[in-house]
Parts: sequence; structure tokens; C-alpha cells
Amino acid sequence: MATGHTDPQRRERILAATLDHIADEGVTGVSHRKIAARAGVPLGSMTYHFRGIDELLHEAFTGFAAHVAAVFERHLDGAGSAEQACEAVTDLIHALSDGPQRDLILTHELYTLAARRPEYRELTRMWMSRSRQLLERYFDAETARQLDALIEGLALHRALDTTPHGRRLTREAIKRITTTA
Amino acid sequence: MATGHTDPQRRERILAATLDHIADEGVTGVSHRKIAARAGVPLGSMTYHFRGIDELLHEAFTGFAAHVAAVFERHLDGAGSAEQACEAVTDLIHALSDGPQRDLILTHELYTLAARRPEYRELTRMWMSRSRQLLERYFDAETARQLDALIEGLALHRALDTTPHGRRLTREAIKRITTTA
Amino acid sequence: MATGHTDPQRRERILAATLDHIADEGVTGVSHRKIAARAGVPLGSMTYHFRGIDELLHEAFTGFAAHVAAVFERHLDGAGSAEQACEAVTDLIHALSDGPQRDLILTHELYTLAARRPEYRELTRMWMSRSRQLLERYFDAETARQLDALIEGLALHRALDTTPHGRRLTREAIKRITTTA
Amino acid sequence: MATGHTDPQRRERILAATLDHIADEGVTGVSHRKIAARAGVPLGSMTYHFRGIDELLHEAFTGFAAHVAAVFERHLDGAGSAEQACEAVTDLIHALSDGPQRDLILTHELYTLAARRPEYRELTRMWMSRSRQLLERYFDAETARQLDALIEGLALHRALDTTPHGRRLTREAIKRITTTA
DNA sequence: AATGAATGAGGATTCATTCAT
DNA sequence: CATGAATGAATCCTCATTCAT
Repeated sequence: MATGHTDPQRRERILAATLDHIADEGVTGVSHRKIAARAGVPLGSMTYHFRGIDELLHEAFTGFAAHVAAVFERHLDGAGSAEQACEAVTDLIHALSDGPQRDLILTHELYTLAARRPEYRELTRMWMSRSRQLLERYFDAETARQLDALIEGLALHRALDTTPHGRRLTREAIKRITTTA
Repeated sequence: MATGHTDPQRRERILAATLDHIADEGVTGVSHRKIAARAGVPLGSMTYHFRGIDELLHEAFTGFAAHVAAVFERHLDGAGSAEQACEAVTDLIHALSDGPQRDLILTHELYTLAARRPEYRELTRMWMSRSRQLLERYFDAETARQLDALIEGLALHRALDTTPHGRRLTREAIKRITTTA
Repeated sequence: MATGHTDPQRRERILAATLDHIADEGVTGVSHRKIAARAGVPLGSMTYHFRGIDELLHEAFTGFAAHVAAVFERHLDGAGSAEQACEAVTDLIHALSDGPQRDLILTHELYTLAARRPEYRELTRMWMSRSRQLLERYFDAETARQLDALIEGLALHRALDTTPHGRRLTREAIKRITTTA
Repeated sequence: MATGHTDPQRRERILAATLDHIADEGVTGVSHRKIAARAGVPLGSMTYHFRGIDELLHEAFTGFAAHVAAVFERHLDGAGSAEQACEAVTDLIHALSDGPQRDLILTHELYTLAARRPEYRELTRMWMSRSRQLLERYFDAETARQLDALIEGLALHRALDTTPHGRRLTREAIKRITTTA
């Protein structure tokens, strides 16, 4: 009825609604109907813009991966030294694991998909390699790799813990992993 | 037909089939029908033994958490020194991230649930505290915590990586994180 | 709500409704919804009793093939001689091509399926061989085969014709085809 | 993009694609999208050139009826005597029922439509009357009618049979039906 | 105690058609 | 003149759950 013909934002709105929904209810809860309702678009619009649920999911997570990479970048961009990089990484870990946890939840959902399906592993690989690249500005390649894994582990444990560890422990762990004999 | 009376293995078989199915197709794909078919039990048996899908899932993951804790334990049980513990942890990380990845997939599925739902966080907390306890046999509490997170991060990155890092890097990271100033 | 638990006639009623619907609107128009409505059963009942539309269709036509074979049989059963058989065949052709044409329409629908799909060809083959068998009571095998084809053609043309030919022509054609040099 | 102006072949290409599609998947499977894809024309083109699916179908079968009539004609055109006409008819029957069966499948689809809908019966009537006309060049009207029906029946049975009868039987049947007392 | 039958709600997807451009 | 965007209705099918037995 109210056909404004073209609505170029529509695809983006659907993708945003998809990520919101996944954050709220998980990939499990994604359905055309629910996403359409959340995005305020008619049901038929879903399969018009995306070939199916899979394409929708993959595209949504592609956008999310870009977003996470940007967060990583934003944190590290200011650092002028390895010292400052350590501080930036500490901030990053706590930013990820405090707060609304939206990003962390989405990260888990993505990892879960990636664990089983190669096309999602592509996404996580790209973002892992991006974060290592950024860390290599300040650390040697091997250290960067270790630190990258540590970041992951600390953020994850902090998020699932009832009594999450404080900044001091985070800082100490980072210091140890970046201290080369 | 009438197999006598009760089949005490049936509950267990259903739970095992549930984990198998989750490993294969994810929590998303779990349904009474599919699990019943996989376990070779009649459909009606499902709601007889479990109040609903939620109970089934939670109980299955409870069993899985116990299994993972046991794996952890088995690896560390032999270690007589911090040195040996480091080696045992290296083995553990590579055992988790090589192989059929079944445990890793299930772990992610559980984390994904835990990220949103407290009743699953209970499970991950118990297992995290168990692993820390085990590590505290060899390391101080703070180091144990850091090491625990590192284990998580290394295993995860190794599993998702196309060119997973070797034992040398794992060992080096463990050495650094356990080296107190 | 009104769950009388078991309704053993249900399958049969669905199959009957399916044939009715095909006679009215064609195989093209068959859908779970429409058949369910016509049979007075809930929608969910359809896929419970039949694995899918294909199974439903195939089973319905299996029943129809049996019915047609019975009609053929009923017409020929009384005949005591080749002479009487010719008369019976004439009756049969006109019975098929006059009247409500329900059987003829269903026959066409079945042929259309059979032309493309072997599993339906099975059905038509069985019924063709049954009719030949019956004719072989009165005629030699080769004549039976020719006559069988003629019956088909005459019934078909009569049904599609605006000025269908009369019994006289039918009788004459039968006489010619059964007259061996 | 702008291919000049109009594409006069487009209508024809769409109709040809429609028949191809019906041969492959049946009238049931016809949809604007599928035909457009097969014909290589934009979706919007479909409703531009044809008022709807019904018009598309009817026009496609009109073309097919003309084609079948032409096949009939081509076979009989060379015959200079009743004798030769019999041979030509034998050829025709075997040409129809051997080979790729495309024409036979389309014929059945058309008959199925014609059995229920008068506007398609128009088509079959025209083609039946054309074939009778052609046969009347060699046979009296009544014989032509009988022979026409026999052709139909023999072709049909041959096509659906697993062990189709040979030319000898075809010839014999034709001989009998054309032998007037 | 155990289960097969049953069903309404909701799943993804396909569709003919309309319409602004 | 031609068409891509858009959508509500309808498609088949799967599902968790209830319940009579």
C-alpha cells in the first residue's frame, strides 16, 4: 500500500535488527518473522533481500566482525609505545567484559557458528589476523600471537565469572606475557 | 515389544544422543523428534523422561561439564611439579584444539548459552573453579587464574586458526604467564 | 480439544478427499490446506499421516488404480463369449466417457504424472496388464493388446469431443479390431 | 542494458521456455519467476507481455497444438495411397511414443487441462479435427474416426509400457481397423 | 510406567501481482 | 515501453506438547 518504492536503508535495518535479536535471544531464536517484526518490515521483504536465513546470518556477522575489528583498532590507535599498548589492551579487555556484554554475546554466537562451519571461520580468521597485525606494531610476532590469545581468554573468563578479576590482574597477566626473556 | 519394565539406560542414552546431536548440528537443531530418532527411543519417551527441551538441554550440558572437568583432571593428575604441570597443560591445550573438535564445539555451544542464561553460567563457573583449584596445586592463586584464562584463549585460537600455532609457542606462553617476577 | 484419540478412518477420508479434489481442480490444485479442509481434519494431521504431498498423491492414485481395475472387471465379468465381451467393452467405453467424467479426469491426471515419473508408471502398468489379462479370457494375446489400446483411444476421444461418436461406431471399431484374418 | 527498443522474439522465447518447463516439471511447476529465469528475461517482462499465468499457459499450448498438427501433417503428406497412409501412421505412432517423449508429456498435460476446462478443449478439438481431415484423404469418415482413436490409444500405451509393442503389432492393428467388411 | 496419536502454532520459502520509475 | 522493487497470501513442513490408553 504505502509503497515508497525504494527504501535503500532497508537491508541495513534488517541486518541491524538481526544482530539485536541475536544479542537478545541467540542465533537459535532467529526467524524471518521475528526479525521482520523487529525491523518493521513486511515478512516478504526478508526473502526478497536475502536468499535465506543463512545469507542473512552470514551477512549480519560479517558486519559484526568489521565492528569488532574497529573496536580493537580504536583502542590501540592511540598507543605510542608498548607500555601504552599494554594499557590500551587492558582497557579493551575490560570494555569487552564489562558493560552490556552485547559484543561478547555476539562474539560467542559467532564462535559457535565458526566452530562448525568454515564460512564463518573465514570471518573469525580475518578478525584474528587483524588484531595480531595491530599488536605487531608494538610486539614481536610471537608475542603478539600469545597476547591475542590471552586477551580472548581473559575477556571470556571475566564475562562468565561471578567475581570477575580486577584490572590489576589483567595488567599483570599482560605484563608477564609481553615480557620476553 | 514389552522389554520387561524400565530401561535405566534410556535416560543416559537420550542425553548422549543429545550431545551428539548438538555437536553435529548445534543447539538450534535439537528437537524431541530428532533426538528420539538418534537415541532409538519412542517419541513419547522424551517428554516422559524430561519435562521439556530446556530440561533436556540443561541436563545434557551438566553431564558435559563433568566430562570436561574430568579431562582437565586427568591431564593434571600425573604432574608432580610445576614444571610437569606446565607440560601437562600444554598437552591439554593441544588435546582440546586438535582432534575431532567435538568437545570444543560443545564448549562453545555451552558458552553461548552461558553468556545469556544464568542457569548455564552455573555450569561454566563450577568447571572454571575446578580447573583453578587444580592449577592451584602447582601455582599461586593469581597465577592459576591467569593461566586458566590463557589456556582458554590458546585452545580457542588454535581451534579457529587455519595455521594453528605449534607446541613451542604454547609452551613459551605458559612459561611466561607462570614466571613470577 | 475433542481428541477421540484414534480415528482409524482418517487416512481413508483424507485419501478420498484428495481424489475428490483432484477431480475438481486437478493435481495442480492439491495442497495440504485444501485437502485438510475438504476432509475436515486439522492441517497438522496431513503431514502426520503422510510423509508429504508426494506420498499423499501416490497413495491416492494407488487407490484409484484399484478402483479403475475393478470397474473394468465388473464390466467384463458377466461376459460368457467373445461376442458378449465386445458388448461389455462397448458399455465400458461409453460408461467411462459419458457420465460425470470423474474417472476420466482422474485417469488423465494419473497419465500426466506417469508420463514423467516412473513411480506412477508402475500404477498404470499394473492396471494395463490387468485389463489385458481380462481381455485374454476372450481374445488372443495380440488382439487383447490392440483392443486395450483401442478402448483407451475411443474413450479419450469421446470424452474430448464436442460431438462424441455413438455406440454404433464404437461397436464397429471393436468388431474390426477383434476380427482376425 | 538498453537493447535498443523492443525485442520481438521475446514473446516467442517466453512461450518456448514455458513449454520446455512444462515438459520438465509439469504445469504445476510453472511460475513467472521460473519461466523468466529460463527464458532469460526480466521478471517484470512476464506480466508485461502476458496478462497472467493463464494467458501464458493457453498461448503456449496453442503453439504446441499447432506443432503437433504439423507433425501429423508432415507424416501423412507424402502418402499417395491408403496403403502408404497406413505405413505413415505406423511411423507417426512410433515417432510419438519413442524418442524423448517431450511431445507426449506435453500432450498429456494438455489433455489434463482439456478434460476440465473448455478453453483448452477448443485446442484439442481443432487438432483432432485436423487429423481426421487428413485421414479422410485416404479413408471414409467413419474409418478415419476409428483410426484416429486407435492412433491415440496405441501411442499412449506404447509410451507408458515397459515392454512397448513392436511395429508389427501396430501395423496389424491399423490394417484391421481400416479393413471394411 | 510408557507411548503413539494428534494438533495448532510457527518455521522457511515461493509466488502473482502491483506500481513507481 | 519496460522493469526492478516490493509485499501479503499461501505454500509445505516441523515442532513441542497433550492425552487416552
